Amino acid sequence: MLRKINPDSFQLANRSTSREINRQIALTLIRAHQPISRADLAREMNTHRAVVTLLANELLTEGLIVEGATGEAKRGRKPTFLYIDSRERYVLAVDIRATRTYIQATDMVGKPLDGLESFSTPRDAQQFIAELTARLKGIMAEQNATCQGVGVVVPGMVEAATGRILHAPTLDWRDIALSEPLATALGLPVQVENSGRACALAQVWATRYENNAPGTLAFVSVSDGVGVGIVVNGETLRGKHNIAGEFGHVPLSIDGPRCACGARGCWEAYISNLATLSRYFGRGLSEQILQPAETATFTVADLIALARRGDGKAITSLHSTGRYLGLGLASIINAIDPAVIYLSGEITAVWDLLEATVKAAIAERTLTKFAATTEIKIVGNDDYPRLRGAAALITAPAFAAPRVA
Amino acid sequence: MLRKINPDSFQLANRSTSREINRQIALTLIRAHQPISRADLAREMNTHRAVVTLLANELLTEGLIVEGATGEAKRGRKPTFLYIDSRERYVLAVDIRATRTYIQATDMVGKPLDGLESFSTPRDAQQFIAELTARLKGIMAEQNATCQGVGVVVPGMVEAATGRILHAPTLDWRDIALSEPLATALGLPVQVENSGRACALAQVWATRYENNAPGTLAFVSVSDGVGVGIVVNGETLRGKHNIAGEFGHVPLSIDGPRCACGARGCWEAYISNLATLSRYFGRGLSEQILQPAETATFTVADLIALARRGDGKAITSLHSTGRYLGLGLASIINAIDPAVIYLSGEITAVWDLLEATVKAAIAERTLTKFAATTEIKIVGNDDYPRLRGAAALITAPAFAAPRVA
DNA sequence: CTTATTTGTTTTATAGTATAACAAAATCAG
DNA sequence: CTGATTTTGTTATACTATAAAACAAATAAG
Repeated sequence: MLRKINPDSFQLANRSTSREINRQIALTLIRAHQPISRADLAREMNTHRAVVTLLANELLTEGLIVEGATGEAKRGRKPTFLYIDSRERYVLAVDIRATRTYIQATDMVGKPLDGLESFSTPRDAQQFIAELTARLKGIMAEQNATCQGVGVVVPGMVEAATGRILHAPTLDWRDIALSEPLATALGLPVQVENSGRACALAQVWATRYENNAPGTLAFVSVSDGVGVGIVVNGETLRGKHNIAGEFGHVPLSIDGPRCACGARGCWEAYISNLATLSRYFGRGLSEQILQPAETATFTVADLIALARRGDGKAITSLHSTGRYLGLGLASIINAIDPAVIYLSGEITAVWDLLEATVKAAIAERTLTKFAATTEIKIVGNDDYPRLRGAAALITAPAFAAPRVA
Repeated sequence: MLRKINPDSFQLANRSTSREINRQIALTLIRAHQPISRADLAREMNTHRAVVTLLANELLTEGLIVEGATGEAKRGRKPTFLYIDSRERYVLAVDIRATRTYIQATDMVGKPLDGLESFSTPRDAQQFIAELTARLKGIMAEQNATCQGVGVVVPGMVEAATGRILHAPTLDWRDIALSEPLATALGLPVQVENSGRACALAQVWATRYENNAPGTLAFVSVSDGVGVGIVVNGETLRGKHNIAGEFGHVPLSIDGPRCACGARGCWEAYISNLATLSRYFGRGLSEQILQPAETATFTVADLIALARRGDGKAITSLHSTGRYLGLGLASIINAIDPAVIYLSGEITAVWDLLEATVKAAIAERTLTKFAATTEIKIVGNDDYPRLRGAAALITAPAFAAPRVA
């Protein structure tokens, strides 16, 4: 509402602008409601069937949608259903994580094809690019359809325009050109994005209609680090310097424990898996962080198993994390006030135990009782939000609203 | 870029949508560049003069713009300038503050008319509404033009849809119906908004072209409290529960000094005028906040005067505030990453002394060196950002982008 | 077999942009 | 002072879109 037109950068309407707008709306509705007939689509769009016929025919000749089975009707002519065309085109989604890298082929609405492929992430960036390229080529050889592009998701900061990795702390990569070498090696468009933003993207572009996300949301992923993606009015928040949404480094206490980023008392330093484990091992928050060796043998999953078996110390350390989690979520609510916060990470496996603690902490720091009721939805790891986000990087542009005014 | 169309709420293009879009773009450009000729406008819009003639004639008959003086040209026919029509219509801007309430009439681009009127804000809300109504009626009687509406700015939370004040802490008002009684008493449209958001609004809708604001910005106002307004893509961020942008209550330390909101260690509790004065009076951060009696006799302006005369204790307490100011600004940068942060409040009078401290603190907590260079612009109190924001509440809709797709 | 009903297409009217041609007004050159 | 030139602003025509109604096709009920 009430958006100012930027006088330095605007988009004039020409005589095909109306068509572009309505075409994208039609596509979006087909995507959301498929299978859907022209007549139903017209009702959904509050317009005449005649308009829909023209739009549908255009989309059909462009190959973006296909006609399928005929539906049932109590009386009269039976409708022919329209679908998003998912044959003969697919997308490659890549999720780079500190330990392993995952690859999956998906169709144009983000539905996974075949199985998930993964390999141990080489520390050396050039070696990594070589292996990734080889594996992607392998998958492309198996598929008998044309690949529309590769979406890559990275645990770090990414320069949107160039597709360069500016800094990925857990991999110790700095200023790595990723998009360009992949694109030239594969001859495909490649999009690179931060994993927090990609997860948020996965939620906005979620296909299932009942799961339809609101325009403004936050996605919080808690694991080795804390990744946050923000979506405002259906658009991911990127910011001037590609760092928007880094709530993981907003402090809980400026004198708190040292964080991997160099600052003190970041939210991440309180709720990352390492922080939770540190607490279990009895280390004070201000002390040195856990040794890597210890995490290799004992993980949050193990801690959760102990808590389930009634281990008091495990329960206490998880509740502690739950409280800090809530206090940080309150900051997101106060700052962005999203309609929904999606939460993922190993620790969500004990959400049944932590929910009350988290919500109490949120209530402690939010300004109104309404704000404290902000909906929190758990996203399981088996939903592969990062891979779905990676796929959306390639599939979404075809469905996105045209730039106008 | 890449905005998802909301399948539950979209706006189809009809056969006058293109015209609406281009009309608003033309209006925006006339507003930004006035006086401007049709030919120049066509060049600015990258279109033909013929199109501009039709658009301009429509805007002329609607009375939104007027033709004025003829300009100069080296050769050929002299251009006739177009202007936003500021005659015979004006807007009333109201700025409610804890101590006084300010009223100003402005033209349709936010330029102040006549002088500023003010009165001591009555504590009783009904008494306040009565006095405000009377004074607005008085101003309307003096003006020989038609008032387009009343924009009101409040130091507190406001429910956008109804124009109710949910909670204004400094006035101790809760759930006050403001928009509705004013509208019925005056027979005018009334818009009510939070003052932080209004200040942000004032910056986006600033008229002066050279001062043209970017699409994504933050406005931070430091005085009794800390008000923050966020604008994303030319649109103010409101959030699901009308609280978006409350960075004043994002913590610096969850164990820090108690804040007026009830929580501990909010940014506001470190940098509000009261906090700065508390530090000067030697009170620890964790102690009880300053007595109102003390602030009545000694203000931040007095503290600044002392600092200017070399008072070490005054300088130290200001620098302390500067450091905390910077640490909080870093949170805004990490969360939103705006192109510019506008900063206002009494303390900006010593920006020359504090800038280095503030920027060092920002650098301490931002993730990249680019982020640390986020531009900070000081907005003086004599720019009346709140009143300009209040006026924009009424004037902006006529210039805003049409809702589409 | 006819009628009613629903889907999908075609036709005509209307509203906009795109482009070129044109009219008006001012300068400049002789 | 008169005609060429240049620039502004208007008008006319072509094209492309939505709007709405009429029409064709397919199917079920009676």
